[in-house]
Amino acid sequence: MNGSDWDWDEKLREVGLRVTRPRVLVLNLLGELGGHHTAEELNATLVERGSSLTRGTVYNVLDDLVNARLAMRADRGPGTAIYELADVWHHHFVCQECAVVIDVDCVVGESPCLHVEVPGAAVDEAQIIFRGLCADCLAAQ
Amino acid sequence: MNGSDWDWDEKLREVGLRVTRPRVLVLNLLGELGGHHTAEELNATLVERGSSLTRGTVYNVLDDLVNARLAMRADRGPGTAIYELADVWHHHFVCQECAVVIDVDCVVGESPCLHVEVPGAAVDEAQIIFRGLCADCLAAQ
DNA sequence: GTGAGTGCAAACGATTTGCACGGTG
DNA sequence: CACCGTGCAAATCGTTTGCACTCAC
Repeated sequence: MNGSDWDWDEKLREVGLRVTRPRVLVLNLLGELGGHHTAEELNATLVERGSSLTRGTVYNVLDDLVNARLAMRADRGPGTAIYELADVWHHHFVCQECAVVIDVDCVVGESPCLHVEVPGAAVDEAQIIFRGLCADCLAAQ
Repeated sequence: MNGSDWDWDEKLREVGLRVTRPRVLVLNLLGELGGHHTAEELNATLVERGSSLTRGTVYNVLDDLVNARLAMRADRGPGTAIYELADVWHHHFVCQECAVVIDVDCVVGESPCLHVEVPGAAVDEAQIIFRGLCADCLAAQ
């Protein structure tokens, strides 16, 4: 899949967001890179490529995208959220030793993939973080 | 359950940590309050009660306890980790509107309560965060 | 034209760190 | 008595915010 050619313009309009350069840049980058990335990584990559955006804008854009459900945010510890496109949603395994993040397919395949009863509340998402030791760290023990 | 009277001294030694005042204070407080709390809340409560500790120490202690598996940390968003005793571990429902956190019993009841295959890795914990709207925010819509 | 979104820089707040002192084992 | 852990304060770092300007609609 070549994420760069995706029709983000239409998707943005669909959710009521204006089509702007930073938003399309971030979406294209997420699609191109695949997987999960920190705001800082995305910003750095875009700046490297000569796109002039600022950290603040990247955070704004990511926030908008998450609110619009075009992207998802996962928190993997203090101060390091990772973002990815909503259409490649899955869960994460985080190594307790080296903090590497490995994608894990949704256990059930539905969204939310787990069903719970929270009296009176509407549950519409389940985010799962698995922790343990990755293969490398296990070998290094 | 009266958490204040728990035998934390022994538990601490069991996991190879020295028995110190801040550690026992934090453990007792977690046991007494029950549920989940931020490092800041714990620190504030302890200071209010006249125990002289500092923010830094509370963070250190919580880190040690989490590493020793006496406590668990859950990340519910940028910059606000919550902590609770390991023996009352469960999952969390976070309201997307008001950010209230509601405890959710483990869906399956084992630890890890979900089993996944991560090639070569050892998965030993599954942390689940459910998101949606809590009863109050749902009613306020 | 109008308001949403950007760019920039400064503010913020949670968490971490360095170092000297004190208590535990 | 050796070291781990504390206390204190300052540094760090991800993230948020205020404001003037620009562009999408």
